[in-house]
Amino acid sequence: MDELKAQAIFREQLKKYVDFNEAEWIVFAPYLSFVTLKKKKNFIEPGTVCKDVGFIVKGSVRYFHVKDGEEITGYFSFENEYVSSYKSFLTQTPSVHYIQALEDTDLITITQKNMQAMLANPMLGYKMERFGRLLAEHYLICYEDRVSSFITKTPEERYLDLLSISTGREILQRMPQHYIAHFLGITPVSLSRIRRRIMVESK
Amino acid sequence: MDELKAQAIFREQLKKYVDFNEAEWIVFAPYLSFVTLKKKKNFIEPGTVCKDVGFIVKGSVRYFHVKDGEEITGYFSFENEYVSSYKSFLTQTPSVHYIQALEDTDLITITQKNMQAMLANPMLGYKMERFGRLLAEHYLICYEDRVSSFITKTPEERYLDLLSISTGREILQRMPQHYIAHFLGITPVSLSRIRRRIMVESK
DNA sequence: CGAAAACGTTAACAAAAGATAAGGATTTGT
DNA sequence: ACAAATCCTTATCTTTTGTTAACGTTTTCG
Repeated sequence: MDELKAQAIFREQLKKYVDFNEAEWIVFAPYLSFVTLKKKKNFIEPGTVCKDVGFIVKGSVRYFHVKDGEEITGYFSFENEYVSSYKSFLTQTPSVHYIQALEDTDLITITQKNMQAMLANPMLGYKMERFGRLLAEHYLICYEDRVSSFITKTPEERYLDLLSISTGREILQRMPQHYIAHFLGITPVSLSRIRRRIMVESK
Repeated sequence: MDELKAQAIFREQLKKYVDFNEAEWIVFAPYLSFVTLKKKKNFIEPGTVCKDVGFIVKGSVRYFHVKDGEEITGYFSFENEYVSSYKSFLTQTPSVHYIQALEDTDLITITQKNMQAMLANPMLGYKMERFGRLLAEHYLICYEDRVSSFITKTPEERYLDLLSISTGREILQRMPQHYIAHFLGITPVSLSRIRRRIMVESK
């Protein structure tokens, strides 16, 4: 994957949020960086400030904490999604988790500094405000559903939900089961038991 | 509380996000509504589309689902905070929960229709994009922490966290304990046990 | 003011989840 | 290709939570 092709893919996906005309794109593009992350390399580590928001052109990443020496995976992002330790990026305070490439991953990234520069740029400011708004709103909606599921559902129900939605099936297919367990808020052993329970009940 | 005073309070708080000059405020203000909710009245009910985002001038609200006939409280908002079934408001799809006034509550509200009109208004569009961005980012950060706590912490740890932060103590002081239990993702009985455990251990 | 409803605690039991360890299958890396 | 590491399942035991019900207290509301 070369940088120009990555930019073209990003530009196409960006249209969901804002559509730049040629003149705007020429101003916009130099603010972008092209980054390649080898498998198992970190996009961000705890204690450091997240300087970039990334768009995944190819590959995938996982978010995880380390607690009592154990890695606890909380989230995943795939192709055509954005990736950042968003709180850290927005507030420029240290991240509390890792983000790690699950496979060789190509990203288009925007630094916080460039983001601020574009917001202050008369030619781009308006559309960048809109981009930032729609991006935050998109993740807000995901999180609202996620919090809601922790409040109102059992781990078993959360697992069944995952089976029933398309993005859930993508996660189930592409991720090892112990990542999914932590994503659901339980241990791998417990998820294995839940799966057995479901198998037996529906046999 | 009269409408003008409410608007003045809202305007002051709004400065955290955007600062309107006099000319802009004169255009902006007519898009606002002033709403009074009597205690126990609903701001939104499941199955209906949330048409407004509100700013709480006075009072407080709780968010809750009904599951198996039981009310499960997932969130609270207080003075100088915003309130909306945000996913429903943004996507104009039916809400899945109630939002109910915990006491007589005064709100400044903006309808989705007026929001769109302001975003399209050349005089207000830019600042409204910014307002929407910063508001969404603010809630995104809250949600990120909340999801993270469900993934990495036990109910007991979440309760101790609540004791240690100022907004948590406000919740603990103002809310009945069974609301807090559901907010933490557990039953009221279980929270009572956790509290006893903590009392005994720290005696 | 007084009856009814709502609240918090506790108890007893059932169900589920956590912790630890073992074993077999699969994958990884050199 | 082979040794090491990772992964999933299963078993056992402990801890925690859920469920239901009872009881005394406090709050609400007509």
